[in-house]
Amino acid sequence: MLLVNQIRENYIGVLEGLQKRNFPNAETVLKQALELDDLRKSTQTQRDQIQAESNSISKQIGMLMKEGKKEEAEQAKNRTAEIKVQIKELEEQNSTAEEELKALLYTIPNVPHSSVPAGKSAEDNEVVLEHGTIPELHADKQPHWELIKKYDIIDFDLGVKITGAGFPVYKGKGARLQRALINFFLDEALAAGFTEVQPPILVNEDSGYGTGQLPDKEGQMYFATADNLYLIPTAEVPITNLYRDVILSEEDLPIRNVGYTPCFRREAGSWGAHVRGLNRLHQFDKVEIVQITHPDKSYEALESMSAYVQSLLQKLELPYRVLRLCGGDMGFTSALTYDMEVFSAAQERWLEVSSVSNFETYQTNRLKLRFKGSDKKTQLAHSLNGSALALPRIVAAILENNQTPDGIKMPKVLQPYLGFDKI
RNA sequence: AGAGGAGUGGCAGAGUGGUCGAUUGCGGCGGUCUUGAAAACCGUUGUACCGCGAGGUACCGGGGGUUCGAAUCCCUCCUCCUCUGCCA
Repeated sequence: MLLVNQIRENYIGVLEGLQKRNFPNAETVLKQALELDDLRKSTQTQRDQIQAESNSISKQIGMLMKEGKKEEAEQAKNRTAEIKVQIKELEEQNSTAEEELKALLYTIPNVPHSSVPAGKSAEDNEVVLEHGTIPELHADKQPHWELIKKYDIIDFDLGVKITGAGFPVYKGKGARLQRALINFFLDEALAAGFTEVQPPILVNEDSGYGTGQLPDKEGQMYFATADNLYLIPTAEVPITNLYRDVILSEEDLPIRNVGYTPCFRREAGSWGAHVRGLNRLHQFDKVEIVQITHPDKSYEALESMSAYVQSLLQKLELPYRVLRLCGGDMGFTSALTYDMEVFSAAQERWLEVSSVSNFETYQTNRLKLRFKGSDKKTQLAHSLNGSALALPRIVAAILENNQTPDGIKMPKVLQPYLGFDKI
């Protein structure tokens, strides 16, 4: 969430940023936040003063009791009765103001970076670059949802039987392709200097709030009611929360982690014509990279993460493009997001396979993720993450783009992992 | 899952109702001494909020309560340890 001081000190900048996102009633909301903060401060000042008085009376009573002056002590007690009532009242006002402020701040999205284009929807995203050539396929080309049946490598019906729609079963070479991609992505990340972590895939409520899935996207996560745990929608949640309530030292930065996890998304109400087959699932696999950086270095880190993700796509020989998301299409918590899309030659459309974002202090403020610099001051770090990569659409693109009448060719880099070169 | 025990500052570990943000040791930082280092000695050593400042308030696993006053008493939740049970 935004810092109140950020709103106070850079009111115009924050306001303009929110307008770039088409955030409704930005001005009203920001003013309300400042008012609630003022109320929070003034009630705390009063409360603290009265509390100080109460504390000193209590000390006096202690002294009097020790000296055996019981009557005087009793008198002093009478005075505290009144104070107690006042403290309780002020305390309530203070905590109400604080809670309302927090609730309000939760509803305000991050302020976009200056380079983020204005815009309302995906159509206004800026194409930063395109890479690779779109393959010319034979006349009988098929979309991946036909190919997986033809070669019997991914079975949606079987998934329906044991779980439900959107939970495919990978079989034979399909399963091996999944495993090869996961290992390839992890090995590449290790070579690029990331540290591998294997986090839990169920998280508690605090973690959900820490990275911003709660309260914003509550309905999108599966929830284990008996234990109050959420199934993670992305490894970003557990990996970033590793550093919740942590004060790092400056030399620990940057922290660069990579993790593979399955991801679970309810995707309530988001099914439509373009989400057949692997395009949208309730459970899918993803390798995620997460960085915690010094505030001065986060955009540098973002560029390097973008370059890293592109290197994966290049090695997989997939044609891709990079988008800079516009204000209206960007995620709630992000300040700048690059989407990587691969071209799916049978569907003849671009598929998002990665999203690389800088959250600046939006997450770290919630997480209380700080670092202590050489000046011994603690300040919020910046957090970033990106998919590197999400499997299903990569699989879709590999299957579709590499199909031939004699089978589906596997990218060279995967062959050592696969143990075969063709499906 | 049941029974018992325990959770205190970076770590170890005192403190069982009042002057305790908390004895002490280790570690860290600064200094004295030294050519330098070690040792010794001296000093210092958390976080957040409020306040222009002096300073104040809060925090002893989390939350709630009793009391003029809680690290200390009560309730509740969480976590860890031991034993029993179950189990990959």
